[in-house]
Amino acid sequence: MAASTLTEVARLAGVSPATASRVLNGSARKPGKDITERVRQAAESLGYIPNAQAQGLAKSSSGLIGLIVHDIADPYFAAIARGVQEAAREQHKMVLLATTGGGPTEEREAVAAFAARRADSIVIAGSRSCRTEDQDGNAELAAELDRYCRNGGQVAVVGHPVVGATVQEGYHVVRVPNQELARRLAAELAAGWDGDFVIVGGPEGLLTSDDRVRGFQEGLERAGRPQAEVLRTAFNRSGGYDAGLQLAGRIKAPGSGEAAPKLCIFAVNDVMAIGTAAALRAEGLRIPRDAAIAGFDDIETLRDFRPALSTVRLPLEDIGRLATRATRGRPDGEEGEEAAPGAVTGEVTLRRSTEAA
Amino acid sequence: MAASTLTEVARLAGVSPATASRVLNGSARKPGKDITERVRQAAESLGYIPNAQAQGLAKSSSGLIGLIVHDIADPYFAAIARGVQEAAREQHKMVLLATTGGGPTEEREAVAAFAARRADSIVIAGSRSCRTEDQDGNAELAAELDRYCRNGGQVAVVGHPVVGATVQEGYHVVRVPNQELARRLAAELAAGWDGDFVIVGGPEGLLTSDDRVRGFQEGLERAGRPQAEVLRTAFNRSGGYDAGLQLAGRIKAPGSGEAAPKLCIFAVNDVMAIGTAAALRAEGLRIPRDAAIAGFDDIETLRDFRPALSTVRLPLEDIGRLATRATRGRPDGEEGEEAAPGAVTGEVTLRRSTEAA
DNA sequence: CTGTTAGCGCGTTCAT
DNA sequence: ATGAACGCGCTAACAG
Repeated sequence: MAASTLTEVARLAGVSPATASRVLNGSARKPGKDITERVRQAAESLGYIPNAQAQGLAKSSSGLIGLIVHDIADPYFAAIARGVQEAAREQHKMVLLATTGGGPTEEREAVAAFAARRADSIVIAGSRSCRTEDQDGNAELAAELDRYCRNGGQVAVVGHPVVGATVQEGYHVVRVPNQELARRLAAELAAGWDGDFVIVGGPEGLLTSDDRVRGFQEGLERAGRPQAEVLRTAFNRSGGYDAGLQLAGRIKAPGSGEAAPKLCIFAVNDVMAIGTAAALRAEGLRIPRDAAIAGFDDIETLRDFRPALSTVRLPLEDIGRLATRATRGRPDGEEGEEAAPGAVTGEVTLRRSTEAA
Repeated sequence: MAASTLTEVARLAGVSPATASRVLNGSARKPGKDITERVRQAAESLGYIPNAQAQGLAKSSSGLIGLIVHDIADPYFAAIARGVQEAAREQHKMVLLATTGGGPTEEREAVAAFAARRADSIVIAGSRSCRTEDQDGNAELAAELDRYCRNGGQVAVVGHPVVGATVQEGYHVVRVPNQELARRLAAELAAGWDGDFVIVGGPEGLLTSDDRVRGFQEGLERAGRPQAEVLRTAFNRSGGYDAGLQLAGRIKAPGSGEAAPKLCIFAVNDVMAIGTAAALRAEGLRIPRDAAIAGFDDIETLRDFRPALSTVRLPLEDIGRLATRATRGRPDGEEGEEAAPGAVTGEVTLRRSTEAA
C-alpha cells in the first residue's frame, strides 16, 4: 500500500529508473518524445508522487524555507509570514514554521531543527533581545546559525543581526528603520500636541522596542520637548493594557484642573497601543479627548479600530518577501551587485487618535 | 564543509555507525555506558546534527504536519495555526505551511506537495466549497486525499468533509456546529430586537458561510420572524465593506420616518462584520444607533473594537489543536474508543453592537 | 539518447 | 552488547 516509487514507474514504462527520473523531474537533457510519453502515462496511472525526502538526500537540498516567529497568531508575524509564503511560492519552496515565544534558546532549537531538515534557508522574524539573561542563549543561537551558514545555509534576519553572530556569507539582515521612523513620528506628533509625552515600551533589551523608544526620544529632543517617561511592560496587548491602567490612574488622579496638560501616549507597537486604549476606555477615559495615543506597525486588522490609530506604517508583507528573497540571491536571473536587498521604508500615519481637537 | 554525518561521528568515537545511531537517536536497546559517553562527546565536538531527510527515508516517516489555510494573515487562520503549532510541538513534529487562497485546485497541489514530503498528517483548515465551478477541483482534491490516506497518511479537516471524499481510515473531521450556533445567535438577537434582519454572507456554496446563513434563518423562523434577506459578497473584510455601503444607502435613503424599523445585520464572520461596520461609519451611520451588527468567530484581535461586536465565540486555537491531535490518535498513552475528538462548542456573545438602546 | 553503477545518510535486520 | 550488510527512493556520474 505504500506510495509507488520511481522504479515501479520505470518498470511499468519499460525503461530504466534514470530515464524515468529524467522525464518526471527536471533534468538537463530530455529523453525521446515517445519514451517521455510512455513514462508520463505510467506515472499517471500509478499516481506516482516523487519522494521529496529521497530527492533531497540525493541532491542535498530540500526545497524548504524555515520561518521563525514569536507567535504566528500575532498579526505582526502573520503579515510577515504571508510575505514569506509568497516569496517561497515564487521559489517553488515550502515554508516550515517554528513558533518560539521569543526566547533565544527556543530559537536555537528551531534553527537546529531546520538544519536537521536541511532547510535551504531560514528567516528569523522576531525581535532580538540583548538582555543579560539572554546572553548565553544568544551566543548559542549565534553559534548554531554560524554553523548552519558554514554548511551552506542561508539566513535572513528581520530588524537586527543576531547578537554576537559572525557576519559571513549567507547571512543577511533586512534592516527596518525603526529608530528613524519613531523619530519622525515624534516630530510630527510634537508639532500638533502641547501636552506631555509618555512611552509605553517593551522590556528593556528588546532591540526593536529599544530602537523605537530611542528614536522617539530623539524626535522629542529635536523638537525642543522634554524627554518622555518610559513605562516598561510586556511587548503585547496585555502589557499595553497594564500600562494603560496605570496611566489612567495618573490622568484622573491629580488635581486635574481643567487645564491639566493632556498626555500623548506612544506605545511601541499597535497591539500594545490597542491594549492601552482599551484600559483607558475601561477606566472611563476617552481618546483623544482625555489622552492621545499612537502605535507602530499599522497592523491591517487594526485599521478599523476607532478612533483611528496614529501609527507608523510598515510594509510587513514586503519585509517577509524581501527577507525570503535575500536568501536566494536575485529572483530568476536578475543581475547587479547583490543589489540592495530592497530598502524597507515606513510612513508616519497620523489619524484621529492623536488629534488635538 | 558539509555537515558532519553519523559515520564521521562513529569513526571519531571508534565505533560502528550502527552503535552511534543507537546512542544518538532513540533506539530500543542502549549500548554500554562508556561507549555512550564516547559517542556523545564525538557528536558534540563535531557539532553533529542528524539528517532528518535520511532518517525519514529510512523510517519512512518525516515528523512533518502539513497545514493548509486560505491565508495565514487572516486572524481566523492564524489562530487555528497557533493551535496546530502547539499540538505539533507536543508530538515533536514540525509544521509545514501552505497558503491556497481557498481554491480546491491549489489545495490539491498542496496535498500533493505534502504527500511528496511524506508529511505524517495534513490539517485542512479552510472552508469547503460546493460551487459547481469547484466541482472538478473538489473531485481531484478528494482523489488526492484518498490516495494520501491509502498510503497511510492522516487527514483532519476543519468544518466539513471534503466534498466527495471517501470516508476511510485516517480521515477525520472536526465538526464545528456553525449552523446550530448561528441559530442560537438569531434566537438571542431576535429576543432583543424589533427591526428587520439582513444577512451578509459569503459566496453561495461556501459551506461554512452557508451553514451560518441557514442556521440564522432557522433561528429567525423559530422566533416567529420573517426570513432575512441575504447579501452575497466576498468572504473577507472588503466583501463586508461592499455590503455595508449598499446597506448604508438603503438605511439612509427611504422615507426614513423617525419610526423606520432599525436593521440588524448579521455578517457571517467577524472580519466581514468589521468591514460592514466600517462602511456604515464611512457613510455617517452609527452603531448600534442606526443599525445593529453581529459577526461570528470572536477573533481575538477584534475584541477591542468599539462598539464591541456581538458574535459567536469559537475556540479557534482548540480547533487547531484538536484537528492536529485527531491525526495522531490519543496523546501519549490515553485510551478509549477513538474518544470523541473533543467536541467543539461555541458561545453566543452579545455585546454593544446589537444593543437596542 | 539510454542504461548501469554508485552513492546521499541513516535505521535495521542479521550474525557475531 | 556490538558490528556488517542491506535497503529506503532518488540523482549523478559514467559507460554503452
